[in-house]
Amino acid sequence: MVTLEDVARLAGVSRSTVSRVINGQPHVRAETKARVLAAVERLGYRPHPIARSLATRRTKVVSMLIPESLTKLFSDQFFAILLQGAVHACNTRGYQMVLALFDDPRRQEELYRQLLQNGYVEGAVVASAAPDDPVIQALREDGIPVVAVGKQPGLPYVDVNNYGGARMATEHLLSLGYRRIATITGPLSHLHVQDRLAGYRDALKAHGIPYEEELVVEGGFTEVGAMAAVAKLLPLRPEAIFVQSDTMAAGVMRALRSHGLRVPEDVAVVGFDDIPLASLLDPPLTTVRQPIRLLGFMAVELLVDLLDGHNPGPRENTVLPVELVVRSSCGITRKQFLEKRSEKPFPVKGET
Amino acid sequence: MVTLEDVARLAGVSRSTVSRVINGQPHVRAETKARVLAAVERLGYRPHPIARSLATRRTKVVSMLIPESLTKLFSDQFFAILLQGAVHACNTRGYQMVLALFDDPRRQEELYRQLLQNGYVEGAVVASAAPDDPVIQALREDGIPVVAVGKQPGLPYVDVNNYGGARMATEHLLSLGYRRIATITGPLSHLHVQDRLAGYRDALKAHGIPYEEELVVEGGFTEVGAMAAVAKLLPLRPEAIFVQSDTMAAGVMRALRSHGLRVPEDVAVVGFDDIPLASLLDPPLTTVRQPIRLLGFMAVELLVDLLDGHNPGPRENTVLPVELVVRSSCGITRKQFLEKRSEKPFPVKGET
DNA sequence: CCTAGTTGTGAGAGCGCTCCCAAGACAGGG
DNA sequence: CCCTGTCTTGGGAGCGCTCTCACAACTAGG
Repeated sequence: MVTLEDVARLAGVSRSTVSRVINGQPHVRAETKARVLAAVERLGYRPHPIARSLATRRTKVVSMLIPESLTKLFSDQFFAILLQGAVHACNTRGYQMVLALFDDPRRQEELYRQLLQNGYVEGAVVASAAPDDPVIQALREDGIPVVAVGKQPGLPYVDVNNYGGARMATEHLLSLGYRRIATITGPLSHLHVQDRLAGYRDALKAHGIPYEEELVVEGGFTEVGAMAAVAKLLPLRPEAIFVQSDTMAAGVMRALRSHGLRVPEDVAVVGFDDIPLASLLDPPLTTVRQPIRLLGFMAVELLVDLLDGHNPGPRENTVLPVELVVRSSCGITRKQFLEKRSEKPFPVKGET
Repeated sequence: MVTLEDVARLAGVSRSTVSRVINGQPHVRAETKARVLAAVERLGYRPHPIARSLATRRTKVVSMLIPESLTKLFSDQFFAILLQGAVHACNTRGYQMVLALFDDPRRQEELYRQLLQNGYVEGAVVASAAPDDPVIQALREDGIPVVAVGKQPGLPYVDVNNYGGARMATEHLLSLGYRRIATITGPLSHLHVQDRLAGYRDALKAHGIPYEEELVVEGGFTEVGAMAAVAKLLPLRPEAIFVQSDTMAAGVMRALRSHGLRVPEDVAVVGFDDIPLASLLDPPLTTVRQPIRLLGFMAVELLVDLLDGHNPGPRENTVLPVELVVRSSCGITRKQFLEKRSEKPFPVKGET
């Protein structure tokens, strides 16, 4: 291994001077700098990050935390895309991303300590978890630099307009003439689930349709959970279902099919997320598109800004816009939809 | 921050002794050990990994490398599940996993150096790449400890029985009476793609069916690529298609549908992978199940064994078995299949 | 021409840990 | 009783880097 010392010797200067050159600090004569750079080049010197970290107490390593409650959802394309965005941000900022899955509930505490207390990891992005998730609690208490994906009280976060998206989806169904609209939600402990539910409810209210509790069923964000939810819902004869994730929507469509019902002829379906799966379903799924990759990207950007000491002071939490993508699972073609919309544009309303 | 020094002072011993206790080394009197442990407990001491790394030249950090050519496939559930297995292995072995996506072809070299040369990363798992991928080349040259997922000449690897799986899938279609069987492959530069193609070809040969090159089309492992492949294939009137990945199979089914063809009545389809998506398709996809999670797990296990110096000597490359999962996209129910199989069991043949 | 300020460079003390080596204490064999 | 060996402990030199401080050299103002 070639060290600073070696470079210094070859260039005929001190270690300090080489260090200054490497780190782009001022107060080095141009000629000296050139000599050092030549030596660096010649020896193929690369700074040793560990040694540097020990001295500076910085590692340039952040982590993406997937709480235990989400770990079984990890094969949802949502996470892959989120991760892609997050890693991309790391790449552009010169950081490394360690992926932490709390896969074993019993070792949760241990893994947490190992990772975050005294670890390589300087800060973390935590994927949308319930506010009472043990990991969230620990993060809040420890005061470790962290950015949450999805609204999280007491933590800086990046979120999408869940309320607006859900409202848009529901309004769309309403505008198509559906009245008896059910919804399948994620776990209600998650704030974004509540926001989406509120959007659904307010859309109904705005159209003078009473909110019926039996039409709201929890699907746990899984395909299987959604199928069970459909079974509960079917006796109530819903005309349409707003489903809080595309993965669940896939389950819904499968369940409807197995009950001999057609989509959208018998029941219309709208999802949320717009993961690649959505357009692969039969029929292609109408859904609320959220900018998942951007979500991951911005979360890391925010975190890195925090760590690098840029943009100090109280920062605004970011809420990204969503967009309704009309396909055919709701009984209307995209073309028809666009024509209709040009008549009466739907305003995207923000929240928070 | 509480250091070894602090603990030593409180326990009334030297730094060395505390270090011995912490690392479970012998030659410490039981009574001394107890005193040290008490001090550790009292102060809440946790060793500083960076400092330790600097001294030992070990970091306990490995990386999962996704070559640039695969990065657009990253939202394929395959990778999420692979990653899950890999991280799980890291968790059990006390390692951290950094996720490296080479998302920018121009910065590939730079990211590689940053990560692997002089980085925190001790070794890497590289996801199934073509042998001539620049990352694979660099890895081979640098002699960095690495385990490949998928056969990789010159590198230790973990693979599945691609040949056997493809052969099984094709034989299954043959046994159902299909004669004109097309196949949609991944990029032929990948060895596992070639293995699967060989399995397909040999199955045909074993049944005395001539191999027709026009029936083999490359689909690039993407949904869109597969749809294009179907368009090419359709004029040739295939009765069945063996598709080299489930994601592509989803594209195939979508394309067939848009051409007004039914699955399996008009064209039978068999996939490969058995990702969760497979059972969500309509009709549910018959496919070759590979133990994806185990693949990721074993790759990390192997790598960590290498790093920790266990099991030295020339180690065998691992080839995991696959299994045919019969659903309904091939025109036969699982029940029918099982009945049929009990008459004439199909032998799973391995390779390599 | 003296002083104050600025620029350029080197010395050296860490950062927190490991690990080699020396040395003291004690045991057992001759 | 001495010598060799084993167990137990402490001292201290690193690991490769950063960063403060001191100091020399040079500039410019009065």
